[in-house]
Amino acid sequence: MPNARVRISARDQQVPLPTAPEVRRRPRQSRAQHSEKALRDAFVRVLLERGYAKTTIREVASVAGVGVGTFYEYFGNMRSLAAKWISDTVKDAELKLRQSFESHRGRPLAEVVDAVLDVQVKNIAADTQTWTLLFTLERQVSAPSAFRRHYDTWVDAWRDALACASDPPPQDRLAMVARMTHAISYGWLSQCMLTTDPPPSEATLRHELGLAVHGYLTGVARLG
Amino acid sequence: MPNARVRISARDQQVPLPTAPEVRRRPRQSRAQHSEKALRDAFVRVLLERGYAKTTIREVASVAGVGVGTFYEYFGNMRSLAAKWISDTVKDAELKLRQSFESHRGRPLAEVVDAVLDVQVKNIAADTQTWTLLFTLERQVSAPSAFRRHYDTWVDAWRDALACASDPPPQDRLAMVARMTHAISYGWLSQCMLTTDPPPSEATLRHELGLAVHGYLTGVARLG
Amino acid sequence: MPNARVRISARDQQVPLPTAPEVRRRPRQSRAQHSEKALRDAFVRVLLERGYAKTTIREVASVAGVGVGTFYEYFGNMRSLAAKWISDTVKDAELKLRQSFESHRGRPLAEVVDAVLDVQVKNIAADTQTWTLLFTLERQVSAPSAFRRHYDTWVDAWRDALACASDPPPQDRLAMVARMTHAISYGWLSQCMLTTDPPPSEATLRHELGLAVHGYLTGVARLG
Amino acid sequence: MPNARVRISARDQQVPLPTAPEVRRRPRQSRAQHSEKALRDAFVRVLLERGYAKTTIREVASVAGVGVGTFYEYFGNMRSLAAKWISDTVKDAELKLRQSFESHRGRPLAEVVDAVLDVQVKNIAADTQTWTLLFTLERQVSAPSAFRRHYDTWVDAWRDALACASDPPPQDRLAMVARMTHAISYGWLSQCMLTTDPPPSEATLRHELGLAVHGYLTGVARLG
DNA sequence: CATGAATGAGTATTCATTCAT
DNA sequence: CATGAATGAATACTCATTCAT
Repeated sequence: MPNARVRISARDQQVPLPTAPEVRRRPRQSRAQHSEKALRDAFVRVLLERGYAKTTIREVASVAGVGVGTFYEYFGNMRSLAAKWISDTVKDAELKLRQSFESHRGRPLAEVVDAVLDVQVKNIAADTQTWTLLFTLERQVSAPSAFRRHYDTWVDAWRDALACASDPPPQDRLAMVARMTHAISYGWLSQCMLTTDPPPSEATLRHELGLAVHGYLTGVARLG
Repeated sequence: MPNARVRISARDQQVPLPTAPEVRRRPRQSRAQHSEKALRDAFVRVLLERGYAKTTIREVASVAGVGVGTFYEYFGNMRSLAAKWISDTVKDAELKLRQSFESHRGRPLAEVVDAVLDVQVKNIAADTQTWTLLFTLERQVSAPSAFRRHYDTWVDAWRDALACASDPPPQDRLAMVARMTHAISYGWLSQCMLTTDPPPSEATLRHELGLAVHGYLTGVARLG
Repeated sequence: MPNARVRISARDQQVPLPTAPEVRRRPRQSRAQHSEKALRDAFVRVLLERGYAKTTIREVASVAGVGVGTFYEYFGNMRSLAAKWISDTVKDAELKLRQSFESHRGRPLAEVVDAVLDVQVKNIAADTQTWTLLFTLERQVSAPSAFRRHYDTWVDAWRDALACASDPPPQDRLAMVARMTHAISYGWLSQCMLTTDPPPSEATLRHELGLAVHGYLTGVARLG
Repeated sequence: MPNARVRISARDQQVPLPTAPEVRRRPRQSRAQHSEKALRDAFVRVLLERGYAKTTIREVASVAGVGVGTFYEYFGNMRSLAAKWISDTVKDAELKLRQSFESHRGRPLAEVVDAVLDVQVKNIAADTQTWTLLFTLERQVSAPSAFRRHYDTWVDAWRDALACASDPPPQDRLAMVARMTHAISYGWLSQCMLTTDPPPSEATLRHELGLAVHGYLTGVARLG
């Protein structure tokens, strides 16, 4: 069925282009940033509706209300845009994670972990759609190396969190323990997003995750 | 050389057909099965080299040593082939998982769990590439519903495993506990495949996973 | 009309951009119109050489001197282009037919009919190749309903012609008489185009057609 | 270029005329004839449902209940089958036409003509679907020369009919008059089949056609 | 800086035709 | 003789990318 393209094309429905004379030739900076933001938002919207495989530059530009040429001004191709979006979102999340344990430095491990888990669960539960999208996209567009880099960033954050407790895991086990801790929380949250609809309540997610992470750390403490 | 079609061989290396004199109808069947199998194998090989997005029917057929028309004879399109491959592989793994705890029916939970984990780790560790591929593919080609269906199949297997122990988790917690148990083992193994190169040794994978799952189950037993 | 890409009209109706519209729009438009016209002409040329069944989009685009993508920009597929060409040509012919009897309103039937036949024969005789092509194409590409629509348009024109005479056929016979009148002229002209090479002279075509149509109308007048 | 297959594609070549059908390669007769008949019937059935453009050998064979290979045993390609069907049907009709005026030899022109028109209208009205199909097919598959040949056959038959009357048209006008006579009857009947649904009653078809043909012949007699 | 018409390489898909059984 | 699995040439169609305006 050729040409059956629905073509969302919010372009026509969207805010009229700056036809007013006074706004005409003043793209100083605000216009440029506006286009970039518009493209980014359009990307997420189209991604949600079509999935990455069917997301075309034409449609993203159209939904953003700019020409395809403008897309190329800001992003050389779809992967760049996708990578940028992922990177920004992940960086933001990692920052929150790091902030979460700063104020618990030197406190017992259990307390530090709870602080981190609280933030993690809240952050994802606050916008499950976006995170589902991100988890999926990551594997599709990221080169394996890029995925690994992001993953390691998260593992590092966990390691720093665990290390700042008054009773951290043994130094020689730290890297592996941090990796498993992240594997559990990331695995649990992402898989719940992808396989349950609606997802468990934030409380359930948090409770079960607490049991798993604390249980694991207890095991490590007792059995190495 | 433009049209230097590789076409090596699959055809030339073809094993002489075992034409048992008494079976008249066989030749066609075995030829058919040969093409189908060749396509399947070629698919996995190309997938490994190019990734799903760059896997073309032309190349799969070429590597399989058959014409493109033959591809369409057996699979209407790439998604069908991918879906079939995933489905078959997953079914096989689930079968192994189920067999693993049959012989431990009525034994303590820890023993049952260890049996399952042994098989799981061994199965995946035996062919990490294939499983990495499969994990990635699943999200790209499966409709979300199909992914969920497969996932639930695994969760169900875990539930049956946990339930057959002499000291199973409380009945009302069983579903959630099975889900988390699977999340931990699946998350740990798949993420290790995707983010570490080379992956941890089978022993390390197994040890750490044991700590996590047993730790979680202990937590469930003590705190609900 | 399947796959009629709406974009064409959308483009033409588009609101002028904020910058000096009269200078901005022109070049693009004329380029656009040039491509569309070139494709149309190329289509007819290829049709003449190859016949519809062997007319490929690639060749039409190539003959037009544009890329295949450009073809799809203006016509979603070959049928659209064919339908558009037929429709335009037929509309033009019908217009000529209608104009031909306007100036004979209220005159005797024979005079009105002669005026119409003069125009019909001249129009077709002026470009026999094109009309041969069109008659053939119509059956191949038009859905039966579209063919019928065009046909009825012509019958309607004839009915209006007959009705404007001072001595028209009886009202209750008008529709049928118009249909036969058209059947005779269309049948005669199209069949002569298709089965004689070279076709009869314009004078012969006209004379014989006059005998047939007038003879029929006389019969109607005398015998009903 | 290795794969430069010539692909002369019999389909593209002229339609080979049916050659001496009585001696096929000695097929037990009954079985062979059965397959051939089945294919022919299947062809018409599929043609009716799909139209010629979408009629595939696979489907015709499948509907006929034979293998595709068998199709090639009897007809080398679709055009041959189509040509054979057309040719046979037309020959049969022409035979009926010729028989119709044999018994009116030496009678007045009007009587001879009525006899011919009676048979023509009855023959077509008896199976409108088939004739609609045939009219359409003829232009699509026949090379122009083949169409002309069939057409001339009909014109010849009309000429013989007109000539056997006691008051035939003048000798030097005979060819042209026969041509127009056929153009009127063929045009009227075929166009009614194609553009009206349901078609006019047999009586109406016959009455109107009589007016037209007799009117024309009267005109010829009076005005040349 | 922004635009979008034009481009054509690349892909999926169809289907007439062959030939081993 | 009949069969239908295998074939691959041929074609429609998509969409990232460029560049004249």
